[in-house]
Amino acid sequence: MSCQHDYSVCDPAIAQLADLFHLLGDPTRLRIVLACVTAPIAVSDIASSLELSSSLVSHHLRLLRAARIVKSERQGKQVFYSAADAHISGVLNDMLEHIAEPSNGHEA
Amino acid sequence: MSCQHDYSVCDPAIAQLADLFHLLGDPTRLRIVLACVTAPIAVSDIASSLELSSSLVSHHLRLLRAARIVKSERQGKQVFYSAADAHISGVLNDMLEHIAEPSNGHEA
DNA sequence: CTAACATGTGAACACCTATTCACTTGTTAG
DNA sequence: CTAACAAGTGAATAGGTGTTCACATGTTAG
Repeated sequence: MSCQHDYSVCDPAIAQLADLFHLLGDPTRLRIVLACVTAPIAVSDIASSLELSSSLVSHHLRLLRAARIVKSERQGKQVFYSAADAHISGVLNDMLEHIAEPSNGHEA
Repeated sequence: MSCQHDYSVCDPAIAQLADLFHLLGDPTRLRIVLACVTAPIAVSDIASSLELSSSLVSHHLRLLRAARIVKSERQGKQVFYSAADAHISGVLNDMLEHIAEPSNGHEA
């Protein structure tokens, strides 16, 4: 049940939507998401792979997990993070296509 | 040619990707985009519809147009803005689905 | 030309946030 | 138990940014 019609999203939904985009809007955080979207990966592996401090990665991961963009799973000392669901990778792909096609004329 | 594999996007692409998400990450700007995505709409109509100042709408519209999220078309005194391409609405839809489904287990 | 309207723009301010540092919590091994 | 490693957290700071205000630009009508 949407509020009125397709894109007339109600205010709380807009706030939530904006929050999700906002989280993906930081380059460092986006890199972390991209590192998680392929396969589950530990915090320390993200940090070393992206050349970031573990502290910084944890801070971002907390926000991403709170917004349910990523999910966590403990295995011994390490905690593995992965993309929460398929919508995330879908959004990422659509945006990459948008970048790839500067000015196309095959809409409709 | 991507840099390595699917989600190992090269750095300039990440910056561009993050920039797009960042623009959608502000609630006011997101509302403006949503107002444009349905049909072309004039700046003053966006402003009155969303109860914002024309100045503020113009500021946001400039950023959105620079990132090619929206495109502009002049008609007399007014300038009509609309979504740049189908990828934008696609991203919006995917994110809305992500919000709609809190915790689904039907992936793969 | 001038007047009125629509849009664009620059500067300033208040607010937010990404990052770092120091530290704590939790887990495994001995 | 302690030691070592992985992850999480709180505070503080530097930089970024959304908003407003005043003004400039552009367009149409007379």
